[in-house]
Amino acid sequence: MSGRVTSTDVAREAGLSRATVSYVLNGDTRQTIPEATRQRVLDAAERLGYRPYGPARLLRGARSTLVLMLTPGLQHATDFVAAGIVTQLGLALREHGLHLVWQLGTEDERGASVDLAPAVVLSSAGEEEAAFTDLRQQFSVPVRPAFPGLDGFLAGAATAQVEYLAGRGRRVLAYAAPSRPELQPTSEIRWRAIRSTAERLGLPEPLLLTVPDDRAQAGRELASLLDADPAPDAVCAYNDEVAFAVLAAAHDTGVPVPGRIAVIGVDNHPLGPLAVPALSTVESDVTEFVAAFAASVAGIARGEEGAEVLLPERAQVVERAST
Amino acid sequence: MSGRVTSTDVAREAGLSRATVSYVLNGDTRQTIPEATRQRVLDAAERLGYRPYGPARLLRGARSTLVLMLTPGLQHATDFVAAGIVTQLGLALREHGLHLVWQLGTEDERGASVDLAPAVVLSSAGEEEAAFTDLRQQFSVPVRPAFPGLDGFLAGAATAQVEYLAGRGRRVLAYAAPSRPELQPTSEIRWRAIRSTAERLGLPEPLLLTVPDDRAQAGRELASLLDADPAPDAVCAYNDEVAFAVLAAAHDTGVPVPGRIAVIGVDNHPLGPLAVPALSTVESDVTEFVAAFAASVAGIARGEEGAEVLLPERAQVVERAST
DNA sequence: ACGTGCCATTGACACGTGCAAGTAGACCGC
DNA sequence: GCGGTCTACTTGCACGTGTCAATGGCACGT
Repeated sequence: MSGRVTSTDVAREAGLSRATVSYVLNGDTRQTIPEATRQRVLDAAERLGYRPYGPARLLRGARSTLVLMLTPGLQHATDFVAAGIVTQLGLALREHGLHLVWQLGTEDERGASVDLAPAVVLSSAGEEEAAFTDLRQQFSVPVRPAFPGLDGFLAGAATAQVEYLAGRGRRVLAYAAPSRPELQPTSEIRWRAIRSTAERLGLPEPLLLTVPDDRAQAGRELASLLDADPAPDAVCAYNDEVAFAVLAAAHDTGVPVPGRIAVIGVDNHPLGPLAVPALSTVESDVTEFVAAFAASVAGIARGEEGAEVLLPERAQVVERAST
Repeated sequence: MSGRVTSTDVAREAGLSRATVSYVLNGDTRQTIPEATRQRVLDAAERLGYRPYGPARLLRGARSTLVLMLTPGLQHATDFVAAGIVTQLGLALREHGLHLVWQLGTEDERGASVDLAPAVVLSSAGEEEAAFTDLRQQFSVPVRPAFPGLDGFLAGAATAQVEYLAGRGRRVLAYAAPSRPELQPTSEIRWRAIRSTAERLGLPEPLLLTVPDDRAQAGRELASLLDADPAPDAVCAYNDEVAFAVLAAAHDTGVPVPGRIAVIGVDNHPLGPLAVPALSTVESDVTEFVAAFAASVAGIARGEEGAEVLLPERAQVVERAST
């Protein structure tokens, strides 16, 4: 490379050795450096616009400040809850002097990680043990799940939905599942939590409604669901997007909400308050988790074991007009 | 570090020199290597699980494959259109052997970039010239705008809204602006485009409606807007989220859509089809842009100048029930 | 027998950094 | 006057990699 300013340049400019420059710039307390010399170095560095070259630093053995987050199958634009968590985590990690880097991961994570040399890798693929160990040996760097305790997190929201609806006197529940196949695994978790909570509370077996993408079709399916005996009086949706579809179907077919059925979603989507009627939902406070998780990751980056931190299972209901 | 497998280890394992190992692993065509030796190296590397150490490579002068995207003020969860573009760009760059890394940027971009040593930096702060040159000297790496031609892109959508509504016979337009202060600059661009297009088409001066967060309040403001003389018969919203707010306000106050006013948004939000009534919107096809931009960035990463590529100005209307 | 050309392989350097170990001079106590 | 301590530096190594230039062996033509 042509134009890189190195610490040798700074040393020459200041009329000192490279070691002295390094000591000053890194604030080494074990050395005694007179203020005059210190200023000479600082001035020279400033004048030349010196920036230490990361790769050389790492090569020398410095610990990387990078945390690499890999979320295969999760597009940035898609899951705004995950995106929110990642955003918050990035801020929290910065407090610990770490830098979160979110890579759009498909299969070829190797390439980036070679250049990145991160201190820690957080992978959402880590849930399945096979892919997990595969990653471990690919990186020779600590690999941890990106969303620890995700199953409990997902189930907790569904549990909160059912408990809330039961508390409001609803008895016959339906679960509105998404049709997209890639969501099937997480939907399955919600569905199980809804059934077991219903059973625990002594409610009849919940019904299942897979909501198609087509709006008119969704209306027909909702109508036929309401013909069941006993007819459902409440719908727990997989998330707020599915809940929007249910609300649209109800509106189109003239089903009063919450008069005939109550509808509740999950995630507290920003558009929820603007639905017709305004959508009740369920939300988990992740600020505590994010702070603890960031601290744990920082520990791992320093070579420690890192406490196990899990996403919250408890979820709060945000009550609006649809229930 | 203790456990790192280096090419020296591989060489020892294979009973060859490090140079030979390097030639084999990098597929250097200028060397003649007998198949037997080649296999010996490959086997040894495989057996030891060798992965080249990126920082050392970079130090030696290799070009980084990383493209760093900095979007201060843009949270991952917030702007799903930008997120979609970034997602697509990441995929496209991979075709060129580059890896896009999206950093949640606030002010402290330095830290990460030191560790990252990217080949190119794409910054959305680049629009203002001051911050731009500041970044340039911070990185000593090519810095380019993350969303080139953004102003034209934003204005184009607004122009398409007005042209479409005029074509459908609407004459008195209102612009629904967001209330969030950080959106004011971009909103201003849309607003200007709407007024100038209306003027060009011979429509009366459009009205301005700043949509408050509170739903009831929004209803009142819409009602009073409709009292104007001449009364508006169409609303161009800043984006689909604002359009949702307008639809909610119209529904709450009993204003028929599209009977009395037509409503059109921007962005083709995934929930748009589920609005009441389904939301018409405007969408720009960015696939062509993304492909060209990725190629340009790849050129810059190779040290070339890089062709100037701009976001599309043309936008297509997605017609639904609200117009 | 000997230069010539080819093949397979290797020794050595450079990249920029952090830091351990060394050194030259000044000052001090006896 | 001499060993010892302190200050203010510098010399030099190591990190892991890619690659130039050199080397030694072998076959071939004369």
